Amino acid sequence: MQDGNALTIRPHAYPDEEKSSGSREKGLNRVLQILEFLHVTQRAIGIGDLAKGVNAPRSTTYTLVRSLVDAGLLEMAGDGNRVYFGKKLYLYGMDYVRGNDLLRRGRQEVDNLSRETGETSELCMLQSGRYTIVHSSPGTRPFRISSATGLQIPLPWTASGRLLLAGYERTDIEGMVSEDDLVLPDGRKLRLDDFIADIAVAKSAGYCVTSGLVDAYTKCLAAPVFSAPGKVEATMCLVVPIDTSRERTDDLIALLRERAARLSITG
Amino acid sequence: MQDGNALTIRPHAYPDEEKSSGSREKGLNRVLQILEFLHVTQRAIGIGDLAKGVNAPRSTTYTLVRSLVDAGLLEMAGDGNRVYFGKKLYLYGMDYVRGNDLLRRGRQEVDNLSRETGETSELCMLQSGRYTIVHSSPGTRPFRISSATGLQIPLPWTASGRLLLAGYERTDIEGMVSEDDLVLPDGRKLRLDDFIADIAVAKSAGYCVTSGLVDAYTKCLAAPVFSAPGKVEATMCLVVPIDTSRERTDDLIALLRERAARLSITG
DNA sequence: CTAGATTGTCTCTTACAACAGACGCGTGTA
DNA sequence: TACACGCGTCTGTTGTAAGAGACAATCTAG
Repeated sequence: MQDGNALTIRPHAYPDEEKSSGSREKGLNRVLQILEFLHVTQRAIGIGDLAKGVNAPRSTTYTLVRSLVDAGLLEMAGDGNRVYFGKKLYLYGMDYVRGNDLLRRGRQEVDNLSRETGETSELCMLQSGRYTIVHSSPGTRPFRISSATGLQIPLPWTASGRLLLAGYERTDIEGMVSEDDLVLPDGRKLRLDDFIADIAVAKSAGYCVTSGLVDAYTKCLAAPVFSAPGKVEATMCLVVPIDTSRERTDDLIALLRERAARLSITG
Repeated sequence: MQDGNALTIRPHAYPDEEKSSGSREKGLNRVLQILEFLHVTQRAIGIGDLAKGVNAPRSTTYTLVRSLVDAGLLEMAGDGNRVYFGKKLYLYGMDYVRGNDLLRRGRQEVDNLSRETGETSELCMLQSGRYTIVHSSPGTRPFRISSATGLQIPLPWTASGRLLLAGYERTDIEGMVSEDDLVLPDGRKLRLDDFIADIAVAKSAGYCVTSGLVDAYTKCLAAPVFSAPGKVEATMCLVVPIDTSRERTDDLIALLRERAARLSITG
């Protein structure tokens, strides 16, 4: 575990909740933490470590993991005493895709877009108040920008974040954005008011571009996907080198907006 | 709900367990039943109906659903008071795919195969003792054979089932196959001994063909995917019209076996 | 309008699940 | 050999979550 000691789960990441691991935790919550922990570790893990990771008693963890393995939500990994996600979760995930037109078509469009442009393309959504990359397609550049699907990134770091929050009130936004979220990876601190202003601009422009926010070498182009007039359900975005020419950037934005509009439910 | 009244969940489908809905059920089990119920219904459902469906108290169901929705495993469906699978399950499912070479490559191969042959192609696995279609690709025939991903079908009804059980002892097989499973859709009853004999034949042949088992119009060609020498981890199969010529069938089997072998880990 | 069904919330009780901790086992290492 | 460590299982105890049921609000029908 080279990177793995700071991986403590904050159960819901909402500002109000406290507990995290008060003495006697409900089994279901423990399970939710286990799943989330596996999601961030992205690899099979021993049950003992898992117990440590979610800060749960060993005995409890064994019991829960057994249940989950029996149910097929988790599977014992090849070498024997490690667990990871199981087939059942895959099947449920496919059910979700099947029942969700937007996601199904969005994945398609993202794949098309990255194939046509050669750039990394992503479909992003709000996931319980956090920005989430729901699907991404790598593009053909030699140095592909790594951004794992399901990764959760602070909203203010992204162009998509500015679009996704378009419909929300200031108070809602304050609830979703912590102080930490306003600190960019390079250490710069964003002012909340500036961020909210960005959101308004992005909303009226119908797209958003950010340069060098997440890292110094890329800029991020995003366009909104609407589920109803005014309601931003998702965004499509392109991650391009920061020195992409003005002209090409404009072309890409136009293309992106067209595709995002095609995805939108113009009810 | 045209088809939906016999949808009572048998929690694990193992022959030994009894309970199902003894007085005070553990919350986690209820959750597992809820997920499974949603999986078989394949649509959003009201919480009241959900409680009925899994035979759980209404109050409990409300509490659990709330937890699951907060966690993102479930989502309230568009119209307001229905629930279905949520984004989190999709993300976990993608994690599973990412961590599972066989599945990732298998999906690819299946898609290729159905594109090349025009026939419906599937990747199948054992899922806690039951036959499961893990991925399927429709093919180009006018009347596509419907077979939802994640569908669980009795092992004896399928060619894949005969291959998947290749490594198992008679007692194991008896544990996985109920009396009901031996009754084919058309009413014919298979003898367990015949089924076990089929398995042995399939094992030594390295492929399996069944005609008119699930329905009268198709035959099913299957080839094993090995995770270790002798250990069948999955099968690839093709569902073709029952009147497919002997010659073409042989060609398809050869192709299928080649692709399945390519998937196998020849450790 | 009333009668019945359904939905979402709340309260109180008690059966039981989460937990602490002990146990035996295999493994490494000093 | 002895010691330390991690694994997996199995107890007994007790805090608490599952459940029964009451409640108001909202539909639907007749």
